[in-house]
Amino acid sequence: MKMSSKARYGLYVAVELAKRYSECDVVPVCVLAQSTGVTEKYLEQIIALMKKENIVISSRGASGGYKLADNPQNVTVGQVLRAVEDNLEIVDCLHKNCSNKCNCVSRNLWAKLYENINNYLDTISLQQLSEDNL
Amino acid sequence: MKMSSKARYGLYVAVELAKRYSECDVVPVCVLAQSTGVTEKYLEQIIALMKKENIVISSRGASGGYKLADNPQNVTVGQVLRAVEDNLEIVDCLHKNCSNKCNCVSRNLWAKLYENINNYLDTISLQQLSEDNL
DNA sequence: AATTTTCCTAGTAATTTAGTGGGAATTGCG
DNA sequence: CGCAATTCCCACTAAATTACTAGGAAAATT
Repeated sequence: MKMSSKARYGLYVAVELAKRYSECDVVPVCVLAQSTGVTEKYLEQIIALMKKENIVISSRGASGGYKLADNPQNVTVGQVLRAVEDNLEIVDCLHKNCSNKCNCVSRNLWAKLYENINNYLDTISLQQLSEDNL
Repeated sequence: MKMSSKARYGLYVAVELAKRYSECDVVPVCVLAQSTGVTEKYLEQIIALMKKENIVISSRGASGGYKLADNPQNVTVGQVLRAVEDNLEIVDCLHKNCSNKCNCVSRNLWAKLYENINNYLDTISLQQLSEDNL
């Protein structure tokens, strides 16, 4: 049960954007690539996932780039991870159709665990994380 | 971040063994295979992982089989999952050497998340789970 | 017009997971 | 004793997933 690289990198980027939120201008992906050590192309894809969930906004063209859509205090780690980790969900049967959905004792466990994880992740804002204040 | 099939099957088996704990005799893998729907060969491997962690005991030879090493009340779901899910650990850098171990803001987060997950899983005994009493 | 950037989509290499298979060692039972 | 049932051990493979790489169109600034 590993976090994907998308999750790790995504969080990295989110923290970076959180730190730069007070700056007015958007941050181009090449800068983010440099500070995170991930290739631009891969980061583009990861950031696209965050954009789809309205966590970041973008502006195109020369001197374009990305920016958090909201104050770092208002964005949770959970939001970021759910956006980039396609399936943060612990087991398939939680969202897909599971053959023995009803009589599987484990199902309940996985559901609660999932809830537990998300509850925790949603208590932490990017602000807190970037200040290493957990 | 998915649970592996080993985790799912392992928990299945553990619950099955929990239900049969009051029976005096050990349960052969062929029976477990039937009630879980997993092949004997694969289950053998999974159960071996639990045995290594002293969660189950075995007796070999004809009319041999497996049995929980302790009362289902005393075995937690966390113990089982940590045994079969080779790496329940959320990210590699928690147990392997991580190049930037010290200045990675995320590391702390992963560690706490991991702690959180385990704390939760350790509150649930096989007894509870088998009675669907979460 | 040239340059810089996001955006979109397809492909591929590497890694991991999930499972198969063979057979040796052990033990109970007739 | 000999046979059958079982755990135990190890090697291999197929399938799926992940982690990228790559090319280029679209948009906006300068």
